[in-house]
Amino acid sequence: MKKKVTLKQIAKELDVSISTVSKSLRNSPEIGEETKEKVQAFARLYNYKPNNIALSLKNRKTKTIGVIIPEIVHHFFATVINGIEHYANSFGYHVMVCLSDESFDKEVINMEMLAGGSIDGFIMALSKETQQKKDFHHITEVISQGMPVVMFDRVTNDIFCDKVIIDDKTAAQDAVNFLVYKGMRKIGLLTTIDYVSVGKLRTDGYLQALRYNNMIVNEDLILKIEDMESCEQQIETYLMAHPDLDAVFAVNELFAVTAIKVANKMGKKVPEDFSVIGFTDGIISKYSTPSITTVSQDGLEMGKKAAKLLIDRLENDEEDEYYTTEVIETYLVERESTP
Amino acid sequence: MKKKVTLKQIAKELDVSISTVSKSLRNSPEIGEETKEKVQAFARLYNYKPNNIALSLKNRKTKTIGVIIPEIVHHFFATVINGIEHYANSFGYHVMVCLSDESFDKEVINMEMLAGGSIDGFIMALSKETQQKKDFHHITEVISQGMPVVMFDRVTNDIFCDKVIIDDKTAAQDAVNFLVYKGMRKIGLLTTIDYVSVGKLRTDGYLQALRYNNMIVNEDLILKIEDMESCEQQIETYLMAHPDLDAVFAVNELFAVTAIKVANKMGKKVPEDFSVIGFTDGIISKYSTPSITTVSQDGLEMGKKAAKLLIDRLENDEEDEYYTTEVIETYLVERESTP
DNA sequence: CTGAAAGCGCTTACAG
DNA sequence: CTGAAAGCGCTTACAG
Repeated sequence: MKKKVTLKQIAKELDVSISTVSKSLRNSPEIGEETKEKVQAFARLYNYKPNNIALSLKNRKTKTIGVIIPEIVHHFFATVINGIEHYANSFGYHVMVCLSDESFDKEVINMEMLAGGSIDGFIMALSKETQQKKDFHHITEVISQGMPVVMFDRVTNDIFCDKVIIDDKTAAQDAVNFLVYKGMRKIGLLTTIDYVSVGKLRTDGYLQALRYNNMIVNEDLILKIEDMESCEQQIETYLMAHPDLDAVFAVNELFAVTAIKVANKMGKKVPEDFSVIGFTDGIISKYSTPSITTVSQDGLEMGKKAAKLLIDRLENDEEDEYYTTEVIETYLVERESTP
Repeated sequence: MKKKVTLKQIAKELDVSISTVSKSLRNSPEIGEETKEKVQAFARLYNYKPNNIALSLKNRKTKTIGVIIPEIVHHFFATVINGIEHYANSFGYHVMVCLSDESFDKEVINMEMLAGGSIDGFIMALSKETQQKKDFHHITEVISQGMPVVMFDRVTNDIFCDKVIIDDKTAAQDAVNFLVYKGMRKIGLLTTIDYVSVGKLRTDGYLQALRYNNMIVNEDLILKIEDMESCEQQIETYLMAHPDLDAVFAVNELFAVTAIKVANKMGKKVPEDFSVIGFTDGIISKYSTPSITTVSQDGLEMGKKAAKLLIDRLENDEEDEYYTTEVIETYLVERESTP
């Protein structure tokens, strides 16, 4: 086992000072050609690589980004990380991933751990619990220490920082308008509990679209699903109670695919008897039979934009007090679950 | 903006030495009660947190694990990361994620970057290209520097290190045996190119099962799909060419769901006319209609085991030359795509 | 052209 | 009981 070689060892071996070795390897004009070549050859031979940790300590920057998300076994979040990783990597940054599991406490602990010098800045999506508690002290804390934070998807107005979002409300509105345009009159909504910011916004979009089209809003047609486990059960009860529904708009893939499954079970054919539109263009929508018409939500782009905002801020020392909110375009991906 | 406070600042403020502050905060018996309390109170007030980077440099360990995988927008790999992250976190370790995008060069670059002191050890699955080239110098290099590596899923016999795998061959065999048991006589195989280790093993299992059941092996019934993009096209041509096929065994979810889609298009009913078994119990198999019978592959468990092997090795200084290969149990999840 | 010194933020063996 | 010193691995302003 040949341990990693350090400047000190090279210096000793070559009988020069550490400074000389360091400068030679950075090709400083201060050092004589001959010495430089000798040192460089030796370093190459021993495969010298500077120690990142020492550099981080010296430069007071780690060139790594901390990412905190609610879960990773989730197509959208995985896609966002993919975008972050690729952008970050091309700028020499690394990515540290922490999962909050939708828990406030885990989110706080993870932030504090990472904020202890391990990273230069954060990219994050809030956990459900955090959105519910509306307690953002951990984020304010980190920002006040001068560490930039970029929020995406699940954001809050209570924090001033860069953000990357989609226009959830308009996207939902467009989806519902599309159903209306296709002749649907009775349109239901499968959504989450209100404290999930995006769920709330998508619900607002649904309501707005109905009003815009002069359709009656019937609160009974809005199903708020809290527990993912019993989602099929709840959707079944709901569809039974509203047999004359023409279509549903679901705020995520899971609700959409489950709605189709339940409809099938009840003998309704999709899209002939019943239409479904989902949200987030993931793997389920694509491979489901019938495949699902859905609102695209470009996670890759969101990840890249978030990484760009963060890195731009990190590389510009001037403290810019103006924060940006990037809105990523969405569009409807028409597939088989709508006529 | 209140910058993070350091020992030095506290020392100055309180007019004691840095050593005294450090010892007080670590509650050393060396220091007088009064001083300790004073320092601790002050530290609490200013929310002092030790700098991770400085600690890493001092202790020569970063308490972070480097994970290198081919892609992250992939249910199985995301699940493995999930397992790693949770186990690692409970032992105070962080996780750095790098993507190789199935590219040899990216895998090498990422390893070298991370090996430069950023992490204590690696958990990795080989990229396709690396498996094809059979060039593992970057891994040998890192191991010879004393940095432990744990490989999972896509491993190689050419490297001595801890490994976490499933018994791909036996699992495939079991799946095919199940089809035979259900009365299928003509069973096809949808697999990948041979250099992908797991694809090869699953192919071997398929062949073994046929032989075991005294069934004729027809090479024409084995479709090796290289390009994911044209996968539907290829499967269609294949199924057209073999209209009398009773079933196919697919080595991944994507091939399985696509086979069902194509079969449907050709007017075959699944599972009445045609059965499908997939590999990897992911989201597609679960939500597809019909849902897909599949070989489970417990990514969460694999991730946890891999993290355990790595952390055990990191925490035990004694250089253990005995490497473990953990084989995770698989089983068949029966669903709707088989009778 | 080369090297000693200071410093990034911390810990710890040792001296007083 | 407290503190100066050395050291983790590096860089760089400064002296010679």
